[in-house]
Amino acid sequence: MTQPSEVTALPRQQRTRQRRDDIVANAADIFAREGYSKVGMRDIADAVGIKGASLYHHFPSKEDILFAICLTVTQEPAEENLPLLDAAGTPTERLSSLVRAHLVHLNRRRVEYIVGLHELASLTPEHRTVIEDYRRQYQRRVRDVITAGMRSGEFTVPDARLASFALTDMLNGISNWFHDGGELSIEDVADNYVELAVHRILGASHGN
Amino acid sequence: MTQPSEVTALPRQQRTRQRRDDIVANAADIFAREGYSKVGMRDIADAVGIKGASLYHHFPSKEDILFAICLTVTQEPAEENLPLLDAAGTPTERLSSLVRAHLVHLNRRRVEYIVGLHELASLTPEHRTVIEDYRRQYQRRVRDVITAGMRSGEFTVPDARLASFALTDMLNGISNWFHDGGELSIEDVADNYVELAVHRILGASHGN
DNA sequence: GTCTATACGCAGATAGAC
DNA sequence: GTCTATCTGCGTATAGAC
Repeated sequence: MTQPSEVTALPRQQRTRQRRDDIVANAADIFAREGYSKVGMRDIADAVGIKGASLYHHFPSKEDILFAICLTVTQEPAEENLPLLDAAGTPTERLSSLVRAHLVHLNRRRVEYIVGLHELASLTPEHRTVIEDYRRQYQRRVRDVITAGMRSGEFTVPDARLASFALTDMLNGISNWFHDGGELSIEDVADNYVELAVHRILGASHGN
Repeated sequence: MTQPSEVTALPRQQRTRQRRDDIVANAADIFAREGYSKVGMRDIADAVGIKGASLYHHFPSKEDILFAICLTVTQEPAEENLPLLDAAGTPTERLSSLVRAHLVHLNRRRVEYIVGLHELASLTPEHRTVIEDYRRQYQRRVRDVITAGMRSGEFTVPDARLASFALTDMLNGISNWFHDGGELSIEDVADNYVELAVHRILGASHGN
């Protein structure tokens, strides 16, 4: 009882998704270089290899493309990285995992981070709220694990809230100066930043 | 032999400067809230209390207003804060002074920092180069004082360049979440960040 | 799903009087 | 130095054929 309509339905959707992803990826690239407002729909279409009007089959507006980019740097880390904070291990171990995962993701989606961190003002108020909620959630969980580490005596820091801001600002700032292909790999930077952030700022001993 | 043309010349220039500063200050405010591209010349003019066309007596273009804003968050810190690194004292003392001065300036020009850190892409290539040169200069001097502290044995850090990025990203990130009138004053945050950045990240003992 | 052709509103900028 | 009036082009978005 195979149903032809079903077996072909999935591949067809996947093809559409790929074109969608292709648009988002190309748009992120150009937005990061030129800035959202300077880039026209025709520029994005050119990069993808279609005409401007065809974009509207995939996205209702230019702003929705930007929204999709912003989601990949807020929703994705929230869903993929935050579970690491619920895993087994000490706060030191769990936060170190999060830092590493965050930097791997940031490197994989580097241009998206640049856009997502700089073009928030171009979102509609509704979309901006969604993005800011994801960011607040992430920030909150980082702060919570720092607080947990303070209670367990692993971390010694004057103010958990300030420390959580210092940490996330350090991490996200990397998108502005790191480039693949330099002396250091992203894993090198991650090693360094785990040392600076978790051990030095928070005061975790290397035994934890 | 008083010369009327001269005694009135300076006040007249000052009045013009004040109107100029007024435009820049109002523009920074609106740009920070709404985003550079969404704000029209008429919006800026409304806030100042003049008509749109009158702005062009003071600035040749909207982009030049943005450039002026970006200069206040790059040129001003470079000229006002960097001399602190040439003063007497240990690297620990000099870098601590810089951090405090930086945060006081960031608080005084908070909306300008938000704009200057997010709207770089809207500058002409020529203007962007100027701004980026100031930022590179600042970054370089921070890195140099860290290197000096490593040589003197005060600082123990794996990589001076990475540490300098971590430091400046931490500091500038504050503009995104700090608001005057909260629990902590900017001086409280400065105390906290000197501890986190200079003493913990860089490893300076409190005796230095 | 992509195309050609086009609508159309808005925002930056100018002209020239006062 | 500020005004009124206006231009002009650009860029998002739509209509409708293929």
